[in-house]
Amino acid sequence: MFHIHLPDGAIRALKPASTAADLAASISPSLAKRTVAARVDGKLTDLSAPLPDGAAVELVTRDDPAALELIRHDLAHVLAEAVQALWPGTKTAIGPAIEHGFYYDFERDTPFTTEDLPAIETKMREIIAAKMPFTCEEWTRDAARAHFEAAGEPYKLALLEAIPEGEPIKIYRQGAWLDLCRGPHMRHTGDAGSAFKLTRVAGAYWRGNSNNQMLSRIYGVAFADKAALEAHLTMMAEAEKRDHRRLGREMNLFHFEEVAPGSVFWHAKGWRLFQTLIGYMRDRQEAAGYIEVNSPDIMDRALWETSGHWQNYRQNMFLAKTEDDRDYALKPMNCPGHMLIYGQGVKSYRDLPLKLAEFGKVHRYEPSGALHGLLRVRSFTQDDAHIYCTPEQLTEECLKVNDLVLSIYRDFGFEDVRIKLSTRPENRIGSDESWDRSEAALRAALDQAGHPYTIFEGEGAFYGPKLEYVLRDAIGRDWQCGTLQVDFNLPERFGTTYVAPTGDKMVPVMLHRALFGSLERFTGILIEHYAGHLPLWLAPVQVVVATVTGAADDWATEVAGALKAAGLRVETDLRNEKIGYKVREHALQKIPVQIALGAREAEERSISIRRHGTDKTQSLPLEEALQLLVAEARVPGVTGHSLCVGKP
RNA sequence: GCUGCUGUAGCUCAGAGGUAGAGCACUCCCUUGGUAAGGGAGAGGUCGAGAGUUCAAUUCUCUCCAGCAGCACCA
Repeated sequence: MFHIHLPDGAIRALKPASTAADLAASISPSLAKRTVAARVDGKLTDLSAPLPDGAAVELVTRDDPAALELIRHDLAHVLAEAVQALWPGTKTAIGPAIEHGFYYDFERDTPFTTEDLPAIETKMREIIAAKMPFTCEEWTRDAARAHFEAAGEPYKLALLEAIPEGEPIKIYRQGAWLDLCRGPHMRHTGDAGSAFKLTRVAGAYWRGNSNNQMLSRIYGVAFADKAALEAHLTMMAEAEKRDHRRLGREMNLFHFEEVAPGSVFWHAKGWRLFQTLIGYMRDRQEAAGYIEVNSPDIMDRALWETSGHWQNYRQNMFLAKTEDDRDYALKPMNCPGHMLIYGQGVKSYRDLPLKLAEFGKVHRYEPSGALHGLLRVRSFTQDDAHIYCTPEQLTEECLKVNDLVLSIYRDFGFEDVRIKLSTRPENRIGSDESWDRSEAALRAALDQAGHPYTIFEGEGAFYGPKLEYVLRDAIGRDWQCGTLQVDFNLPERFGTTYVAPTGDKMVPVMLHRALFGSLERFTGILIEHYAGHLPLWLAPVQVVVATVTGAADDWATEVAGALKAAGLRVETDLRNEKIGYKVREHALQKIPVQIALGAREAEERSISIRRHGTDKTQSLPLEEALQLLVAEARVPGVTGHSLCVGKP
C-alpha cells in the first residue's frame, strides 16, 4: 500500500503514483481548489508530480507564504512569454523570483524602455486570464539542445550545458510557450494572480559578470493579493520620502556639486550632526581604551608600495604627481599611516593591546555608477582604528570590538544586526597559513559571542578576512556599516615588532575596525532611519524660539539665552510673520522642539512648547522646560553629559 | 565602468527651430497676527559644457560632464 504522512501526523493511504493534487482532492474539494503546490519531504514541488511512497507531504495553498515565491516565478515565465509574443525573436536568459517580485533578462537589438511596460503588462494579464496549465516534461539533453538551437536561444543553450550530467533536464510548458526551468510551478498561469506591477527596466550582465554581454532586464513586483501589493508600493513611497538626498536638501544639511562628484559639501547644520556623531564616538572609544591620532592625507608612493596598496588598490586611488615628478597618493585607508605611528619608538608587550583611532578622511576613486548620495561617496571620514595585539589577545580583542559595536548601534535604535564573515579573496597578499589563522580568530570570537553569522567565501579584503556588521533600519532595510578585519600581513610588511617578555622581538597582530564605517554613510543612514526626525541629542537645531508678536521679542531672546547657556542648540525666529507660518516652516525643517512666545507668555514669564510630530502645545515655566530638555538632549553612552558643545 | 533615462529660476516642473514660463522660496511694502501658508509689489535663468547642422539652436545631431534606476564594484 502507498502511504503519505501529513503535517498533523496523520497517515493517508492513496493509490500508488498518486500526486499531491490527488491527495488534496482526497481530503476535500475546497482544499483541492486552493492548493497550488506541495512541499514533499521539505521540498516545494509541482502538484502534478507523482509522490514517492512514504513521503511527508504538506499541501501549499495560494495564501501560504511559500506560494509567494511560486507566484513570482510563474510571473517571470508569463513575462517572458508576453515579451516573446510581442517581440518575436527576443532572446531569453534567466528569470528568477526575487525579494518583492521577479525579473527576466532578455537580449534584444533595442533594449526595452519603460514605455514598453504597459503593453507587456497587458499581454501578461491576457496570459494569466487564459489560465494556461503549467506542465513539466523531462527532455533528453540532445532534444533540448536541438530545440533551443532551432529557437535561436543561445543563453538557454549555455544554461543547458551548465546542468551537470545525470541531472534531469526539465522543461516547463504554459500553453504553446516553454522554458528550460528547474521548477516548481503552480497549476496554471491563472494562479499567478493579478497583484503585480512591472516597475522598471535596467541593464544587467549575463551571469552577473561585467565582462559579459549586457542584457535588458525587466523588473516587476508581485504579491499574493492586491492589499500586499499596495502595502509594498506604499512602503516604496515611504522610502522615497525618507531619501536622505532629498531630506538633506530640504533640511539644509549638505549638497553635491558637479566639480566634486562623490564628495560632500556639508552645510552648517549637517556638519553639526556629523560632529555630534564624532563627539559621541570619541567618548565611547576613549572609554574603551582607544587613543586618537592623526596621519597625513597625502603620502609618497613608497609607502603605498610597502603596504601593498600600490600593487593591489591603485585603480581605486587618487594619485598626485608634483612638479618635481614625485608620486604621491591620497590615502584610501588609514592603516599605513598608523603603521608608521606605531613604528615610532620601541613597543613592549606591556603596551599591547595598543588601539590607535583616527577620524581620518580617505579618498577612493569609486566607479561613477556606484555613487549614491552620502551612502556611496569618493571621499569619506572613517571612525577608523587599528588594534595592535599579541596573537594570544586576538580573540578577546575581536570580542571587545564586537561588544562595542553592538552597544553603539543600540544607542541609535538598531537592535537587529547581522554579521557577515568574508574569507580570503583571489587577489590577496600573505601566506595561506596566516589567512588560516586570521579566519579562525574571527570565527572563534563570533562563536564565543554566540552571535549568528553568515560566511561569504572569497569576499575578504586583500590583506585579511573581515566581519561586516549589517543593521536593519526602521523600515526594514539593511545597511552595511561596521567592519572588523584581522591582518597578519601589514605588520610583517612594515617590519613592525614588540618586545616580548622573553626579550625577543615579535610581530604583533593587527585589527582594522570601523564602527560607523563611514561617517558620511552613517549620517545618510540615520537620516533615512529617522526619516529626518532626529532625536534631540542629534538634531542640529534642537529648539526654535518663535514669537507671536513683536511684544515678545525680549522674552524670546531671554529664553533662547537660557537654553543656550544650558548647552542646547537654539535658534530664535523673531520675524514679522504669523505664528502659523513660523510653526509650519520649522515643522518642515523637522525641528524637534518649538517654543512659541506671545504677550501672554512674556507677561507670565512662561513658555508654550510644541514637539515635532504633534499638534499639541504645553505651557510650562521656563525652569521646568529647561530641565526636561537638557535631560532629553543628553548624549547616550559613557559620560552621559556631553552635549558636544564647543567640541571640534 | 556597463545599459537605459534625465539635465530649463534656490526647489518642483511646463514649454517651443525665431534668444523663455508657472507655483513655492527670495527681496521690499502693508499687516502685530496665538500653533502647518495674511495681502500687495518686485527681482531672479549663458535653458549642464563644447562642437556640428541651419539664415537662426535652449529646442535637431554628436562628444563630454553630472544626476537617476539597475548591473558590476564597495564603507
